Amino acid sequence: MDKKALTRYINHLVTFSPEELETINSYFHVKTIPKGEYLLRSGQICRFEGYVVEGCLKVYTTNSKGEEKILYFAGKDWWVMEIDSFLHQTASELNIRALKNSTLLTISWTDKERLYAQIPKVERLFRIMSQKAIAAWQRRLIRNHTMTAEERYLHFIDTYPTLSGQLTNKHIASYLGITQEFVSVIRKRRQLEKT
Amino acid sequence: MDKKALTRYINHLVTFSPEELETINSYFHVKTIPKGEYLLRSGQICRFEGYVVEGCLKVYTTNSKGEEKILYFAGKDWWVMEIDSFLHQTASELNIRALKNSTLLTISWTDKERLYAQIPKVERLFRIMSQKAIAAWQRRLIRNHTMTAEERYLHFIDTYPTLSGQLTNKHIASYLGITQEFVSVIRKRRQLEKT
DNA sequence: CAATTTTCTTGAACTAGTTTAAGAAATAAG
DNA sequence: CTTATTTCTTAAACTAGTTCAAGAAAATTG
Repeated sequence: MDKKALTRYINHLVTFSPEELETINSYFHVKTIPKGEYLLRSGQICRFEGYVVEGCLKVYTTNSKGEEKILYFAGKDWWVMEIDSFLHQTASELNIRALKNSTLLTISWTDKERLYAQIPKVERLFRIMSQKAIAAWQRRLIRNHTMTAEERYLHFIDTYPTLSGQLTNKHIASYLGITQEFVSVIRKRRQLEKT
Repeated sequence: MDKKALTRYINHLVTFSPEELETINSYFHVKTIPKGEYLLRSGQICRFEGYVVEGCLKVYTTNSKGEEKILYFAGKDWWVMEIDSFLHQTASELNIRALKNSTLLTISWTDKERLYAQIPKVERLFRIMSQKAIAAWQRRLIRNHTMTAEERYLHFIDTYPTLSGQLTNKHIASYLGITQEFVSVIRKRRQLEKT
């Protein structure tokens, strides 16, 4: 298992020396997780942060009726964790589960603190990553407040064609905050418009 | 104008020496902004990041019909900026406007880069702040997908009693992604339930 | 404090999206 | 390949929240 994708990802945001990259890589461990298995269950403490090399996972809440609401999908080159639980090392509110056989590069909370201490520039890396993430979450919230369900559906499949091709409509519906049935209606509507 | 609140805020997250705090403070400049005035208009580049000492501002989008959708309020001890525009120094999609006479401590983009270079531990500070912010945006998104308008309204006024007391129902409605009229219905409903 | 503007409330008509149900299609499992 | 399970589609009934309109209350302005 090579860590080229991770190295490329990191070096794209902050420039590190080959030695530094080597050190960073050494803290990450390969973890494979078969389709359907949990990476984290609500109630557990999220002790790792993971970079997705291959596969796809869902991060979601479950309500009292057992219905899932998907917060986000982590496909290739995404980071996955329960950030609140990881940051404070407290019980997770969310579940993380593999939608396909997946390969991650994970770093534990303690190792990450060590890495920050050893190479302070890693703070910069994660500061930049986090600020980009904030901007993305804000844009998503704005889309939820300004676009109809149909517009959000089209935006999603247009923006993430590869990812959305691997997902069921049920998953996409859950992510968009609408019902599976309504996704069917939208798809039907689109199909008729094309004629 | 003293910078005690900012110092307290910063030192609560990451410990700095008095000299470091002095240096950090020296990069921030006082800016007062009267009620109703813009701090930033969409299309402009967000060249500063601000810490709210006193007052309240709204960060919002405007659609083609001139309707506002409020992304967030920045009250006392909040940070305010258009993060995407600030980060990449590109045109802002959002507007920022004072809801009351406000006092900010602002730092320019260039000074912030200087500060990161001069005191690398500041990267850690903003890394931690940003990660907490991600968790907060995620929780807000989950609330939007799992709670009714009434539940979100009650959650908001319970969670931010001081802030919400300073806002009009119209503002709260815009923030929650519902109509002003429906807020009235919710309030009426609550009032009847109390009897 | 009088005039003007904005916000708040109320109600009736409406609609985007949900719920329920049931059959068809696709996937997964033995 | 057959059976079981999950997903997808369709349609009808429903509802949470919107839209429109108009008057009352509150806040702002001169």
